[in-house]
Amino acid sequence: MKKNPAFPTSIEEFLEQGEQYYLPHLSIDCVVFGFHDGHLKVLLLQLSNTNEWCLPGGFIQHTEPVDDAAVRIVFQRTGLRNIYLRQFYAFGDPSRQRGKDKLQMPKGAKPNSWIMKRFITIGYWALVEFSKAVPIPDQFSSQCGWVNVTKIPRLILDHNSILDKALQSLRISLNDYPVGKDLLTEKFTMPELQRLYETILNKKLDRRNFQKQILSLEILERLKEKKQGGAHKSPFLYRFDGRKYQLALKKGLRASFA
Amino acid sequence: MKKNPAFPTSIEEFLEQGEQYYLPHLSIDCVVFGFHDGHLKVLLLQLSNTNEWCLPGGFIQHTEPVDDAAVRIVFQRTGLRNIYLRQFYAFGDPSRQRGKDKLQMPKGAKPNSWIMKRFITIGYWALVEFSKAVPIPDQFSSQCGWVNVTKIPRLILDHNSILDKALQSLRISLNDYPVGKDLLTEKFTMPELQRLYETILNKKLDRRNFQKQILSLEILERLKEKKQGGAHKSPFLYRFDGRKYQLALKKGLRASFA
DNA sequence: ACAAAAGTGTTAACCGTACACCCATGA
DNA sequence: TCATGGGTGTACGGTTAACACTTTTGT
Repeated sequence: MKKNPAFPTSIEEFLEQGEQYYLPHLSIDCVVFGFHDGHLKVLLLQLSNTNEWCLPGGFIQHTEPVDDAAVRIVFQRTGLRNIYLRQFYAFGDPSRQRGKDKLQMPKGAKPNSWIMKRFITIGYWALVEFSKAVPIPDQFSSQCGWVNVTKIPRLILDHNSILDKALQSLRISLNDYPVGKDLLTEKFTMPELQRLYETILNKKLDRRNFQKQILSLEILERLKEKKQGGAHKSPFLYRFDGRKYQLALKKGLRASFA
Repeated sequence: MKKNPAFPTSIEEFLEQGEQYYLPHLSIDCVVFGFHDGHLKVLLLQLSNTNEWCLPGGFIQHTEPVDDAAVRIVFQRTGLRNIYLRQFYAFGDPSRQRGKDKLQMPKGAKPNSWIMKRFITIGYWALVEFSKAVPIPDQFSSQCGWVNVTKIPRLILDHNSILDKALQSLRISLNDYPVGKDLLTEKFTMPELQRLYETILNKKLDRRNFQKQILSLEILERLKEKKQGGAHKSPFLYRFDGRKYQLALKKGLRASFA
């Protein structure tokens, strides 16, 4: 066995020697959600060799906790740390294999290379603040960017179903996790928060009832300032109250969006 | 590489050559729930060499869907097929490794044998009809039997937390899956069903409200017969109405137990 | 006859939903 | 001044939670 640095130093070494660094047959795929301009978006990569789209993903180092691997992967694609991540499902069909999807790795990954084998992938979704994220392609991709969840193209392998399942999981999570803190800027208006929930749930909500539901969680702080500049009446700005927020999370909150 | 039959033919071959048959670093652990005598129980194994307790588990064959592997594992430990199974979480801490828990495989598994490596395990819970299950130890265990969930001993590795998380997941699932069909005998009384829910939720429920909630799902059929023999007033027998049951599951039912 | 368990119905509290009015702002 | 969006409050209806009485059965 050859010398074993912490990370592969080239694509070639990665393809040839990946098993030295990573657990074989195992990957992580991340559905990174962002919210911008009234739309829910996810981070997608476009592969350099085939122009196909896929979810950002990666592998698990031999002594690395799986959760840490997910954190690392999101960091590598967005430059962001301290991200809210949730594991939602492990996908284990034997057809999850690059060869079966007519996918080839670039520049001659050997057909029996570790990366062409069957992979079981653990799905995580992540919430990031759109404006702070800097999408960075990985070594196999020509671009990394935000795509509106309503306009997802065909993705490789079973990545479309992974994305679907992530979205389902996110919807359910609205009831025990107030996603606004992670997806919006520090200060935001009630209509903005509502729009966020509406795009996640893909349905219209009543303005007044929404406000009551959210405020009843008692995790928001209304600021004196109002949002200036928009047409029409200026909405108040809100911010999550750090202390109350942590307390509520610890106690476990329960909303009922559906 | 040697000849590759479908399964290892001995414990020795299993320990030495397991990677020929199974995906390395990956396992499945199953929390098999049963209900008997008014108590919620889980299937546990006692290891022959150390007398420690653990959850029934197993490995994934190279071309086997993960879900199928879980089905196979439950079948091997209970003799039952067509079991309701749900994947609930993947546990991926690097300390999940037999060496780190002072665990040795019997009869000289080599320290660097595949089975001593780090494992990521995918957790499933299963619901089985207690009276039909025939607990069968695996090749490493001296016994396989039912243990009351309130009396779980210390288990190997992180199996205690796996069990906890399975129970949490089961509780949440009460709201979209009527577990009674799988856990009770074909005919059962309303008090029995209530007791089942109470032990899962670990709280008392109101008799009358419980009955209303359950009946409002419209998946039960009340039989003319009553349960004879008990002291006190004879309760009616119920049975799940196969057609209505399937329909309700397809439409997606929604209760609110908590 | 009595205790214990089971069947059934009623009421009050709460919550989700629907809805109306007023106000601020830029065009 | 008008259209649009935002802030606020109320009333209805359905669901959940609390609760009481009667019936059956074995002792």
